[in-house]
Amino acid sequence: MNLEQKYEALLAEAQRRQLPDVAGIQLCFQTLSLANAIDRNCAARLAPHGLSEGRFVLLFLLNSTNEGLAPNALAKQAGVTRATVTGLLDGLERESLIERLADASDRRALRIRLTRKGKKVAEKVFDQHGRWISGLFGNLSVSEREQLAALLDKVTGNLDVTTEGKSL
Amino acid sequence: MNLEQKYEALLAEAQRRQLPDVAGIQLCFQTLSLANAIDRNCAARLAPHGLSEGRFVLLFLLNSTNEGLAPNALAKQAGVTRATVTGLLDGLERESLIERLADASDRRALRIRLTRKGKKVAEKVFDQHGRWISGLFGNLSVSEREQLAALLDKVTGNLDVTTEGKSL
DNA sequence: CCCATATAATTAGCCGCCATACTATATGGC
DNA sequence: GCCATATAGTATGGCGGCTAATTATATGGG
Repeated sequence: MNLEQKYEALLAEAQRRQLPDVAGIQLCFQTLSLANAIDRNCAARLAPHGLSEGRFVLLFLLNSTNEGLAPNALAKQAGVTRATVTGLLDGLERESLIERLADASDRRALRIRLTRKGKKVAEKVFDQHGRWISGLFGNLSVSEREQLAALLDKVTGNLDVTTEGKSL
Repeated sequence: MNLEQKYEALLAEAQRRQLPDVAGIQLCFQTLSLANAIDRNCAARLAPHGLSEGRFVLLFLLNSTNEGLAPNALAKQAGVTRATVTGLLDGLERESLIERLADASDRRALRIRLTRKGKKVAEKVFDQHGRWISGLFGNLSVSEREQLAALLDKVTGNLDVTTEGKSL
């Protein structure tokens, strides 16, 4: 089953208290544990390249345009705040993976562009990463995938919409 | 489908590049998006009580013992480092939910105990939280749950064990 | 008995995320 | 043309996680 430590403890307590639907709780913890494990795994794979998941997303967003993007646009596409983008760009700039260029037509704005090194790293990591992620769910059959997708969707519907909206 | 912004972007790029098994990648992102949504939802529910998920776990661990626990033990059971526990305890102490007591037999050690307020909050939040979590997966039938659990397990097996070990 | 080593908690410093507040610049209405 | 308002990027400070270093105390071997 492989739950994280904290969830084992929470689950045991839920059982002790005879909460309704302990099985559902367990399933929730299983889902969260899997996602956390994937995230940790992902972070460990990116770290050797000087990347975090956040930095990686920016790098790849930049890699898919030729003329560069404004921090503004990066924030929107990455689903984080502009302030967070500033921090991530600081890191990427320190590693010489991106450069901040002044925007010719708007003196408030910047254009972020990959350096040659940045492009190289982006290509390399994107490929490697894609193969890794594919592998994660690669041993599921087509029907298993459909099942899983449908089940996850069904659960997603139960979430509180008010908080979900924040991610947009 | 409801993927997070960043995953939409990554997925589009994966398609553009015709990576193998885009469907698997999509499934991965769906899983991660669901987990993140649950986490955000959880955080939003705990925040009004002055709690984060980390603080909540400690609170509940403390609530299930009468004599209190050492930070040491809390770290092990919560699956985080002692340093992190120190920080979480600082927050809980600021909110007067716990108190740090000297250990009689070992002058290096502490015994962390819930205050009356802490006990009250713990009980209240634990109940509320349990019901919420149950609800999340509550609309799945028994066979759907079994399916989901089996599928998640199957995916978990694909993860890199070396990095997973960190959580223990 | 003393000293090396282990352990308990904390501190300091880094990262990534957030919200909020600030500065500089655009832009639209009058 | 000017001023209110909006927008771009950043600074600040908080949170929670980490590692590594520090300080205090136990403990075991010689």
